[in-house]
This record gives sequence, structure tokens and C-alpha cells, in this order.
Amino acid sequence: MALATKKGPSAKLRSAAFKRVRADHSAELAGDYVEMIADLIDERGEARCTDIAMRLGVANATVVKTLRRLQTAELVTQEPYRAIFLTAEGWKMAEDGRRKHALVEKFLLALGVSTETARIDSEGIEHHVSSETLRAMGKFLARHGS
Amino acid sequence: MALATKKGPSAKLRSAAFKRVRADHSAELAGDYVEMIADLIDERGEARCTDIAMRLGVANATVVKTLRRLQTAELVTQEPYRAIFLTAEGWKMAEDGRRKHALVEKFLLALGVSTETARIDSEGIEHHVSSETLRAMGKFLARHGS
DNA sequence: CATATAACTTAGCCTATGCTAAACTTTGGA
DNA sequence: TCCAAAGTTTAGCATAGGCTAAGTTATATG
Repeated sequence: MALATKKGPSAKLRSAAFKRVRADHSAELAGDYVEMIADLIDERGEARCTDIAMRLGVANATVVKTLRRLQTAELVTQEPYRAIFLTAEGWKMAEDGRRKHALVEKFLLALGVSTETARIDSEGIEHHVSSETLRAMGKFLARHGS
Repeated sequence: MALATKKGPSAKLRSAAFKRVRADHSAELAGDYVEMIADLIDERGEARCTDIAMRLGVANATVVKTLRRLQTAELVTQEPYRAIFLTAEGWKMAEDGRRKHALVEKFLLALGVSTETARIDSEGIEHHVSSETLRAMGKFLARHGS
């Protein structure tokens, strides 16, 4: 290779960021599901496949398949043809997600974006925000409005 | 259904956010690739599979397969066993990504997070930030630091 | 109490994104 | 000039996460 043989010392450091993003993505779906199941249980007393499918905007069969994975991961429990429940770990993950989600959304609002954009962007952003950034957002909220 | 028959008026609105997130994810990988190819071309004169694989932290074969998709999408061009080039559209996407990425990273720094965290988090966040939020970040930067 | 409808499940398909192992080109040196 | 090392590609596999269509179970109501 004639030109630019230098690999740069930071190849491994660079790749770490992308690895984190990929890892976040695998965890993301599980987080969205348990958060939504928790919301449904709180709002309406029970969580059903159909409601999840509707809110997520996917087909019913997709929800069923994903729920099987979540059962394997011990985040939810379910009997055939019955409502869906969260395990203790599932509730913990849901609570964490809610806290994070709420903070990011409030932060975006405080930054000056519209309600609608805050709602949509926070959904995408929440899973990629480290605890350090989350703390920084919290501090910002403490200084500036609500 | 005895309890809670009400579907809520916002099911479709809710699902829109998740649909956006899913759409973002499909576009994300393409964005990361073209941005990295652009960086490699600028830094070292050419972009090769091996360098992309190393920086991304994935196997070589994965890069090859993804590049085929990017060729189909007319974002890159490539002859067998040769370096990789961006099409005009590829360059445009790379530039957009860089601008967005740089802005998000600077914003996180201004918010008070460490260099390292800003680098890592911005990688995950950049693909989920709407133009409205981006503008809000820009305004914040104009007011506060750098 | 029988049955239609709504909800759930299964089966089978697809694409995206990863991997390893093996085969093939290029190319720099001996 | 020719060969070995480095880089590239192919082949084959796995998992995640989508879909539709067809079958099964629960239940609300006539």
C-alpha cells in the first residue's frame, strides 16, 4: 500500500462507539416492549398483544414472536391466550426506561422544541444516552425551567 | 373485554414515533458507512474494506455484504478488488451526516459531558435527531459556549 | 347455550446484519 | 520472475425483526 500506511492509534477506540450503538439497538426493542406493557397495565389493568401491536405499529404476529424472546430473557410471563405480565426484572427495566424517557423528553422541551417533536425524538434518543449525558441533562433542567 | 374497552384516540399517533425509530435504524447503517468512507478518503486518499471493518468493529465479510447493498442504493461504486468510491448522492449523505454529527457532538460538549462521552453518545444520537431538535441545539450553541 | 367475532397462535416467508472458513487477487520483495 | 502475505470475495450459517395467511381459543350476545 503506497499511500497512508498509518492505521491510526484509535481504531479500537473508534470501533467501541459503533459497538455500543449496536448493543443499544438489541436492548432497545426489549426496553420499548416492557415500557409499553407497564404503561398498558397501569392504564387499563392488563396488557394484550393487540394493544401492543397497535401502539407499536407492527403486526400482531410480530408481537407474539418478540414476546417469546422476552419470555426467554425472563422479562415477561404469559400463559397462552392470556394477558401479559412483567417479571420483577421486567418492571425494573420498565421503570428505568420511563425515568430516562421522561427526562429526555422534558429536556428537549426545555431546549425549546415542540411537544410533538419532543415526544418523537425522545423515543429514538433515549436508548443512546449514557448516564453521564443523562446527568448533564438533569443539571440543565435544574438550572433552566421545569 | 370487561375492563377498559377504550382504545384511546392516539394509537396511530403513538405508533408514528416507533415507525420513525424503525425507519431511522434502516437508514443509520448506510449513513455510518458513507460517513466513514468519506473520512477515509479525506484522511488517507482511499477507502478499503479492511479499514472500514476495523473502525466499525465488524468482520470483513460483513462490510463486503453491506457495500453490495449500498451499491444497489447507488451510494457507492466499486470494482472488484479495488478501493471504494462515493457517488454524488453518497457524498451528499456523508456531508449531511458529518454536519449533524459535529453539531450533536459540540452540543453535548457544551452541555458539559466529557470528550469521550460526547464522541460515543453523539454516534448513537445523531440518527434520531429531527431537524427541529437540531436547530434547537444550534441555538443553544449560539447562546452558550463554542 | 350456540355461535360469531375478536384475540391469539402457528407456519412460512423475507431482508438486514452479524459471523467463520475457504477461495481468490494483488502486490511487494527476495 | 515468482511467491508469500495482505486484502478481497464467496459460501454458508445464525439471529432479529418484519410480514401475510390460516388455524385455534375465548367470550359476548342473541
